[in-house]
Amino acid sequence: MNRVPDTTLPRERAQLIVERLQRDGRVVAAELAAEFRVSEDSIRRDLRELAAAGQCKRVYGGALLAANFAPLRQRDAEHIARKQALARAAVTLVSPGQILFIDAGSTNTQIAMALPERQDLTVITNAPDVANALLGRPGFEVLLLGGRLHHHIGGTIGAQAVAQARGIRADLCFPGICAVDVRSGIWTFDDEENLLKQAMIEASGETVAVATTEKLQAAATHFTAGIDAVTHLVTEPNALVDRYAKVGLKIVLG
Amino acid sequence: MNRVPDTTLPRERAQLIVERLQRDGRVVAAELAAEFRVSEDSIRRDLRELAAAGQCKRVYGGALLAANFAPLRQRDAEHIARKQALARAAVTLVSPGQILFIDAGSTNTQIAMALPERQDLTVITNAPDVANALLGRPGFEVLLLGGRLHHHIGGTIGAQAVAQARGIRADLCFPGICAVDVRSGIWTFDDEENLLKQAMIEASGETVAVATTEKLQAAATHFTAGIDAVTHLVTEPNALVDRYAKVGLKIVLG
DNA sequence: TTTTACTTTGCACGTTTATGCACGTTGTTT
DNA sequence: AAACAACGTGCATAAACGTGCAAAGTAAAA
Repeated sequence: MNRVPDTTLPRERAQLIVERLQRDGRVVAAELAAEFRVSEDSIRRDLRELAAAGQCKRVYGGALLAANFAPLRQRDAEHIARKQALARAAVTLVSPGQILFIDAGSTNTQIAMALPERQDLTVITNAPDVANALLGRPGFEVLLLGGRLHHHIGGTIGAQAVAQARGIRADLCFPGICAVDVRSGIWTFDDEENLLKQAMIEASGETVAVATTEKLQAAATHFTAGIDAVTHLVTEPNALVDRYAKVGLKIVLG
Repeated sequence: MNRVPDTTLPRERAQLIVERLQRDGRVVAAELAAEFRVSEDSIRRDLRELAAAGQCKRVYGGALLAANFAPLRQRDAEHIARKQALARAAVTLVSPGQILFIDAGSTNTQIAMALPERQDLTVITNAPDVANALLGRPGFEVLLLGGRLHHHIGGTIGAQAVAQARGIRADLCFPGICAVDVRSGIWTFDDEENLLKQAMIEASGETVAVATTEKLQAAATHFTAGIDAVTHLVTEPNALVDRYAKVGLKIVLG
């Protein structure tokens, strides 16, 4: 659990609440009161202000992250924790000064949040969510891929974005993973999304597949890249990873 | 904890406060007063000066690290109610089916939030915040302008974004307003930001200036557009708008 | 050295902000 | 319906704040 200064300034407290909100997607008034050592009344006042500012949505017992600020679909709190664990593992593959492609997707948004500050990283992304996660944090250069924003995907796709991506050389690529198979590789659902992922992967030295267990045996409609194009697999401890290790992938468990 | 000399020069003290600020992200007035052995009044004076110089943000009880490192997020929380009122007034100018340029800025994010759903609107923006405000809401087509993301502005700027904007025709433009003057028109602080605003305005049929009262008599460094390029002015009821009406602007009060 | 102009400081006073508590209301659970 | 937790509001208190002012300190001019 994060340390809290013994004397917390009122406005500082509000700021910390926002951070927790962005991290967990939810806050409980009673917990915050205990943590900051103030009455629940004060916490409620803070939440009221934040809600008025559109930063959160008040609910009975606490508050939830506002839909406008919420990364894609943060519905399931349990999945969030799993994705955060994967993200923490994934960012260990990143070295200072590197150039990264980060595709749209809720897992990748968590990766962006988990990236270390002040390491001179350059992030190229098609997702406003990822951009927002890095906005204002020190030590990041962010490049946004332009184009039509696809609602379901949560990022831009299309010729514009693909052309822009082709003009870049990156060290690492984190494509959003719909499905992975040991033999056939990475698959995607949407055609245009697929083209952008392919461009990203081709423009990168190494490709990291970050996938929860259920993505590992899943299937999708469009072929994105062969398994030989993937250099690392980041997944959960309970996954069957031996077969992936055998075909040359470096395994990282979150 | 760092030792402090028994006699500290005033300017030296300010410097040390900045260092603590950069290290901890926050300072408490009472702590500083004890440490430097001066009254809290003096500390407050220091903090006032530092805040005026943009080095920190004053809060009740002390100060927090300047908006340089946490730019848009904090500005978002300021004057929210006023900006929301302006936004509600601004969106009355929008008709179904229109194509809109929405520039980066905390007021414009509120405008995006206030836009009516299911009206087949197309929004072109350089701000991830604006994109996020519209993501997932029905009846919006969103186009993101690609390029390097500028932290302080909260949106992309540069040749990439300008070129993309030039290839579009829009009905309405909401440029982020730094300063407006009755005779000389719209002014902006950053050079590259300015170029993008100009491209947006030129690519639009009508231009709407949305500005709080204090922006109306303010000044900035770069000339963006003459007052004749502005078709509407959305501002607050207590503003002196007669002179703007006289030069042909349609006035909307929030 | 003395004089003068300027800066820095602490204090008094009135104002604003933050907080906790009491009390009545609303929402949730059983 | 009853029981309970969370909520909003009004209120009193204390801390922090801004301002004006006079004293103390400092630096350059006389």
